[in-house]
Amino acid sequence: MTDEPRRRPARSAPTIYDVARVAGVAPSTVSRTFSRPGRVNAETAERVREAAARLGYRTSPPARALSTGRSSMVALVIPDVTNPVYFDITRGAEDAAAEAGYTLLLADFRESGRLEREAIDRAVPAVEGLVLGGPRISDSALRMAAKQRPTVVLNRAVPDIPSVVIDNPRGMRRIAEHLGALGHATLTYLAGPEESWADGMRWRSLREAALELDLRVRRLGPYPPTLAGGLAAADDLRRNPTTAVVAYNDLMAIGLMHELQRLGVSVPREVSIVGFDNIFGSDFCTPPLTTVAAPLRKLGAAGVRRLIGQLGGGPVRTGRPEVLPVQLVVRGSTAQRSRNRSSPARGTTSVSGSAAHASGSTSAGSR
Amino acid sequence: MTDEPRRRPARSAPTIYDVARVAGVAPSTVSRTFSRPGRVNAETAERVREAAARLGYRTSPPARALSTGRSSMVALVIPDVTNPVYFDITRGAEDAAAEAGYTLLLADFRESGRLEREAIDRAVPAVEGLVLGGPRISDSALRMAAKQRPTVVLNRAVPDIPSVVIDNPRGMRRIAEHLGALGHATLTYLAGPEESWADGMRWRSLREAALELDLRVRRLGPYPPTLAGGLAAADDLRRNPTTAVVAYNDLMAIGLMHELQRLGVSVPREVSIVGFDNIFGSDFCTPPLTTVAAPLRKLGAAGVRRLIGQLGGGPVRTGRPEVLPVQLVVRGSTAQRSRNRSSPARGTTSVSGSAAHASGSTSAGSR
DNA sequence: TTGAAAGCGCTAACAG
DNA sequence: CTGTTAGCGCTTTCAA
Repeated sequence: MTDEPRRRPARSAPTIYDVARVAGVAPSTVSRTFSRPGRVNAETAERVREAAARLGYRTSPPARALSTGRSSMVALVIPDVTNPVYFDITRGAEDAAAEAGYTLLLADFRESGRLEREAIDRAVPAVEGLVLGGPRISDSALRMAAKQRPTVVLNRAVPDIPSVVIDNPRGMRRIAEHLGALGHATLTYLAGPEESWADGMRWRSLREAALELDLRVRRLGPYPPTLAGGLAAADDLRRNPTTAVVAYNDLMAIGLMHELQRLGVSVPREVSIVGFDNIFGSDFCTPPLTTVAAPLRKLGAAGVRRLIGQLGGGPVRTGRPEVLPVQLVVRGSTAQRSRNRSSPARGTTSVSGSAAHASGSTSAGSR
Repeated sequence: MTDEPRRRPARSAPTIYDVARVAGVAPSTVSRTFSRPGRVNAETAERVREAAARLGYRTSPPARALSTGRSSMVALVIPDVTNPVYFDITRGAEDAAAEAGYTLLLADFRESGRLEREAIDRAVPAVEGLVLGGPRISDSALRMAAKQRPTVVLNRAVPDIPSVVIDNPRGMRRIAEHLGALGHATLTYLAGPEESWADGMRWRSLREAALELDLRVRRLGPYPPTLAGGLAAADDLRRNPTTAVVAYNDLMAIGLMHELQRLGVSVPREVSIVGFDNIFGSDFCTPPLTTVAAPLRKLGAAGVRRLIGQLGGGPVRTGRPEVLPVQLVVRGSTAQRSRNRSSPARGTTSVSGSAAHASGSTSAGSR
């Protein structure tokens, strides 16, 4: 009949002291048994372990953290959990963290710099280090964070802070080569958000590659890096037609592709479209999207591994960023440039492309 | 020239004591200022806050957790971060947690029951409560977990454990009505994994709805709940043709749709296909998928809110699960049943459907 | 190899 | 309203 508001869970979990009592040893011995086995007699350890098992003892992370200063947690701070680009990054980070015995704290800041700063602030005291995947805040704000806790940045090169990026230049180079080989002489780049480091990088890389390959490039945008962004670009594009479009990312590419088709423009017959990232869905949109496969999972994993390496006293390689290789995936959204470049004869059903589907089907169901 | 291995971060963070000294008050006053403002003189509080700000004081979560038993963290345990169904659930959970001042611990168990149990075990001591989204473990294993920490289950009704589910029966009912209205007399259900509570629920609901509506139903499977699963189902389906297929989820529906089309079967002309969940991508596959929109974001949020409510001493409503409403989204993958039911005349270009596209375009770019 | 004792930073009771 | 005093559960010296 006790109806007092129980503040702590009814029967609080067994502690090191309970185990010690049952095993007939000192608490410190129990502690040692778990934190540094080898420093304790084998038989004693066995007794302790038994007692612990019988009582269902679990070491308390906060207590350990308080006493050692190590919480065994790292935070992953990303712009948007629902953005497919970050799915795989999250997964990779999770994998790497679990593998190293760390727990992952997830913070999502909804593309807002203010929220990002808040998220970092809240995470900092709770974790040993941070992985910032796609930060939207300034370099100096980043450095502030990095001063508080070991930090690794993804998708962006920041001087003085360890970072991991994908090989944007090579990706763009491959795209330019591919499009060039298909006979496209002018490439239109659909720009993503201006605060995005990757956008600047991709645009510059494309321009350079085009220069070397003797192609012309043009830039439209910026647009939001979403389906809607691509959709919005369709209009601008119709006013300034091209035969080849390189979008900042897959989301935009897919949005554009669908809007163009809705407007009666055939892809890839009239316009070839290339994306970037190889996100979920890029293989089953119609036509399947030619894109650059970024090793997103590896990116997340590399970030966390690097961070945990530092925590363990490893080197803090703050020089040039670690670069992960990319790969061009040719699917159905790109094709040989057609003769009649602008204002193409709509309704003409000269379906040339079997190639359009040949490669697309292979990846279907790969997930 | 000190090269001793620094164990703690060089200059350890300021504590409550530092603030107390600077502000000229007792440590407990500092504590009170932050944990229960109002119980402290306004001016004193101001002095404390100033001192804290000047020193850059941050309260230490582990210390607080140790002393209060409350870590302000909840865990979200899901089968697969890279499964689109869980993106939105995760986002919703994140939102709700942040809103309540809680931090979200993310654990992903890669569809493995063993890993799920491990993930739970690791999370339990660190958090105040658990949200299990789509558990694969047995009811009894679930109850074990729930005994250790307040637990809320998503996507599954478990007796004695608070749970939140979506309205599967209504969803299936809507699908049956829709398909029935289009003239389909027999519906084929593509089953998902047998361990999935939702699969059983959906199949039963479809059967009941069909019964009431005087339609016939048939069940094929089980298949993996993935693109590949749907792809695999295509073969079986060709051996036993129907005009209408209801898949366990969108992923399977999309996989099936694409494989069917690759095999030369026209969707929706020859076969109508319906999915479930309304995941990212279901609006831009071809044709856009008719599906049941599950309020995934709300589901995640509801789970966390409910959990946090309990933590705060709220009621533990363990009776019947909280049910979230669903909505049928009609897009291009379903159409009027064509006259020539089986072995349809391929190559015939009697495109009937303008309806097939009318609704599909509206949702394009909605993300 | 083990035990005893002193904290980690914070909160919560109890006096004043 | 504020100061004092015990701990929370664990790790870590320091002796034994």
